[in-house]
This record gives sequence, C-alpha cells and structure tokens, in this order.
Amino acid sequence: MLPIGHNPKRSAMPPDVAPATVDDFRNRLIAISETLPKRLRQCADYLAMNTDKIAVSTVAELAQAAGVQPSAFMRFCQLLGFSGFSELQKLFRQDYTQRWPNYAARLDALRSEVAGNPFSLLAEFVETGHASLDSLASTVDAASLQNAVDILVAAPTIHLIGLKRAFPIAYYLAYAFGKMSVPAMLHDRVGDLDQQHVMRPGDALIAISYAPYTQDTLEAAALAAGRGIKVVAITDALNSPLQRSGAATLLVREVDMGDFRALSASFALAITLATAVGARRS
Amino acid sequence: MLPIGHNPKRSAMPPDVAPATVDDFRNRLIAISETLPKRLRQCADYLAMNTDKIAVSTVAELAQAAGVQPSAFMRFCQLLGFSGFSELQKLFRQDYTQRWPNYAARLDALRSEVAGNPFSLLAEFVETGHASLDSLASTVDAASLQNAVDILVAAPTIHLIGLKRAFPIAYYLAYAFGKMSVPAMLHDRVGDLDQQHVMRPGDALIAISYAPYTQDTLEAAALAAGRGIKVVAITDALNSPLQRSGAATLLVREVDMGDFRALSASFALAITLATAVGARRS
DNA sequence: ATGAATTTAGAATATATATTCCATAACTCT
DNA sequence: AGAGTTATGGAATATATATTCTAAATTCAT
Repeated sequence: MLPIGHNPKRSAMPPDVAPATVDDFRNRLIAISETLPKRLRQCADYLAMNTDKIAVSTVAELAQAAGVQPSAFMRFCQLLGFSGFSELQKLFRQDYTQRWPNYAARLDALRSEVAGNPFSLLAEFVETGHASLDSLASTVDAASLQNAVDILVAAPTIHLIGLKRAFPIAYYLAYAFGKMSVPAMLHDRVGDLDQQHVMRPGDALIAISYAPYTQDTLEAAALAAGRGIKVVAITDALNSPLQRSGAATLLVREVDMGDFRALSASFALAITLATAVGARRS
Repeated sequence: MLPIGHNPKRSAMPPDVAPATVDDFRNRLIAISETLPKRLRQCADYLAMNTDKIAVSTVAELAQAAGVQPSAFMRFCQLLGFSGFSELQKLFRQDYTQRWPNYAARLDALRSEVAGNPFSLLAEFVETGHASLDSLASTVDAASLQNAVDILVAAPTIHLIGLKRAFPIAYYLAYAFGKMSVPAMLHDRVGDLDQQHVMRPGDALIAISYAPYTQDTLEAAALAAGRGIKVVAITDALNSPLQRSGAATLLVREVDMGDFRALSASFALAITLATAVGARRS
C-alpha cells in the first residue's frame, strides 16, 4: 500500500517532485522514454514532437492525437512527476505567456538585429523561403504542371538528372518515387545515359538545372531529346538552355540571398510532381 | 421576448455572426470599444493589450486580471458576437495551432479533389512549406543555434551524415561548405567513419535524421560521441535517439503531408548554419 | 429628483474536462 | 504452460470552468 521506498522494477517510477521548468520537462521526457511500454511511449513520442500543443489542448485532444486513451495519457503525466495533466499544462501555459509577444513578432525583431548573429540570419533565410514559395504560384501554371504529370505518368521509367545545387532535388525525387514504387533512375553523370539500353523508348527524363547551368545536365537533356525521350525540365529561366531540348518546362524562381539560394520552392514543386505521379500510377 | 429586429439604443448590439478570424476579432473589438460601459470597457482594454493570453487562460483568470466579474466578461464575449467565452477561446487556440493543420481531414479532402488536379496539390505543398518555415521560429532558439555555430567554427573538419530523406540536406551542406572552402566531408555510410584516421580530435559531426530514424546515422553519431567528437544534431523530436550522443540539438518540425515531408525548414536551417559558419571562418 | 432602462455582482446551474477505478488483456518469468 | 505482474481501455466519478439568472445598483432622460 505504501508507495514509499525505492522500487527496483524495470519500468520508470514517478519521481517525488514535478518538473519545474520546460527544460526539466524535456530532460525527464528524454530520460524515461527509453523504458516505456507501447501506449505510454506513444504519449512520449507525440509530446516530443508537439510540445507546443500542450498549452492549448485538452487531455482528450492530445490523447486522441497520440492515438491513446485519455487515461493512458493521464498515467503518462504522472510518470513524468506531475500530479496530473492539469499540472503539466499549467507549466506550459506559464511558459507560453512568459515568452510571448515574441512568437509572432520575434522574427521581425530579429531581422533588424545586427548581422552576424546567426539567429537573425535564420530569420532572413526563413523570409527568402517564404518569398520563393510565394513566387511559385506565378511561375508555374496549372497547364504546364498537368502536362508534366501526364508525361511522367505515361513513362515506363522516369530518369532523373540534376547536379551540383540541383542534386538534392533530383535525389529527393528519386527517393519519393522509390517509396511509391514508381520506376525511377537517378543519374549522376551523362555516361550512364549514353548507353542505348538505359533509356528506352517511351521513358521520360526529369532534368533539373539552375543558372549557371551544369553542362552535364544540358547534355543529358539533349541526348534524351535526340532519342525521342520526353524531357521535363525544372529550371529558372524562360530562356534556359534546357528549353532547347523541347522540354516541358516548369519554372521556379528561387529568391537568392547572397551567394546561396534556398530550395524551398523547388522542393515544393518536386514533392508535388512525385505525389501527383504516384497517385496517378497506382 | 423576440430578440429579432434592430435596436436603436446607445450601446452596441451583438452581431449575428461571430468573428471568424483574429483580425475580425480585432476589428470588432475596436469598433465597439468606444461605446462601452465601465466594466465592459475594462474587458475591452485588457484584451486589447493581452490578446495572447486568451488561448491559455480561463474566464475567471481573465476577468480577475481585467478587474471584472466573470459574468461581465461573459457578456463582453457575447457583445463581440461569440456565443460565449469558449467560442472566443477556440478561435485563438486554433489560430495558434493552425500552423500544424489537421492532416487527416485535409488529406481526405485532397484525395478526392487532387487526383486530377496537380495544381491544388502544389498549393497544399506550398502551404505546408510556409507552415514549416514559420515553425522554425519556435523550435530553434537563438542559444542552441549559436552553440551549434560555435562548435562548427572550432572544428578543423566538419563531417556530415544524413541518409534517406535527410540526405539532400547533408549533401547541400557539403556543397555549401565546399563553396566557402570550409573543410567538410560528406559520409554516406558508417564504414567510412569507423576508421580511426577519418575523424580527428576536435572535428565535429553534423548528423541529420528524422523519424523513423535511420540506424546508420544514429550509429555514426554514437561513434563520434564515443570518440569525443562533438555532434550537432538536426532532428525532429525532443526524444530523438540522436540526443543520446549528447548532441547539440537543433529541432525542426517539418509539417508533413501524407507520406512526404517538405524540407523547407530544414534547408533554411542548413543554409543558415553554412553561411554563419562560413562567415566566421573566413 | 424620479422613473425607466441599463449595467452590475454574485450566487446558482450547466457543461466540459480531468481524474480515478476496475475488469480484462498482454506480458514475464519460471 | 501457468502464476504473477504490468499495462490497457472504457466507464464512472470528481472537479474545474463556463454560463445563466436575479436582485440590487447605477445611469440616463426628463
């Protein structure tokens, strides 16, 4: 009956004292999440990724989101050392009101701060990311997108080429197609493509290149076009050399900041292509 | 008895429809606050300066803070057009969480609409990209970022590992570091790292992994940590296994849609790291 | 200053939400 | 395989919280 005294059992025991700060909470969460049974682990995993929701949700909501019964969630709170959910929530509500006006205004404030501060730099890149995403709606139109999807859906195998800065996108497309069992081949040099048996009639090639255009990518596109393979180009200018291969072009203007360009817009476009093609093929 | 029909009395009447957005709320608040009797005006004034507290407080708390009875606060909510306080609070809780939309419902909507319409799919991915970028402000804090940059600046060589979905980010970091002549090595399997001579004392490792975590990445981080190499982790959960390597963690929540996740936020963070480190090194 | 209308405070009630309990299911260990 | 232990789901209960109601106070127009 007495809960006093130490217990050498395998799963974690609630400590005598509740976490007093959000950091305490974090640490305790990390500490116990190794040794948790299924449902309680679901709670831990969910909260680890969604700490921000604690302040504004009910147990019922959180429990459902974690795929768990409210009672399980309750027991989890107690394992963390709280008397119940209310106490946990109180902690986060306090934290929320403390560091507020920041949340929305923070980025603005930071942008004006001294350059060289990494955090204000982050604010800048976040901003350029937003800008790039916004521009996507005006550079890509529904018809060309539809056209590109149609081409890709019809292709037995989709070939991919993108080098240097464009490589992450080509890779990601290959990864996504793979996940959806869409036959795709990622190429990282023209040599591969050059062999007759690699690209077969009816196949399609997605070529990705931004200025200054990578020679290999252009060659690959030209090679494919020469063999009657349809080319879908993801590029950044109307007069991009990729156009010369008669490619179905999807235009992406990444806003650049200094020497580097974010790829937010390109990725949004890439996932769209992958998902749309995946959906149509299955 | 009938509340129908207009009333030409001096003080404001509740409108038929409740504010649907935070902006609506603000406008309505401003509109009526001129013509309010004492206690209700106190409510208005208090909320005008403390809108952020609405999501995480009870009527009793807010009423007390405004120096008013709960019932007065109640009547104020109704003047605003809400059925009661709960409805008002719901608006603000949603506004706070809306950045992490409810995908279950959303995906269903998409599945029907999107099959033949890639453009609306693109719109969705653009939106999730925006959401992910916004979330960075709340998951990454200035201190951890600064800490990570410090670690990387001090390292003679920066090692990079990120596989599967995280690979594009690792690759991009390597590319960016390369452009800035920061010594960096991209690893794509643990084997490389395992050799004593590859990671030298003082080096740092950037490990990138999102749930479900790739075993090789975790092993690499553990291996590095075991040799006293400092680890900077880019990951998505507090209890991410990367934490076990005592890594300096940068938390990124990519909003996911279905099986795929955009990488907008991760890239913004990656470029920031690269640029900040590059600037400090040169 | 007086009556009518409006506003208010506080108690009473309704509702939402957290929390506990217990029977059953899933493990562990021998 | 079977006893003992731990974990789970769901209903039952307790508690917090929102909301309504009414009598009293205040305000306003005349």
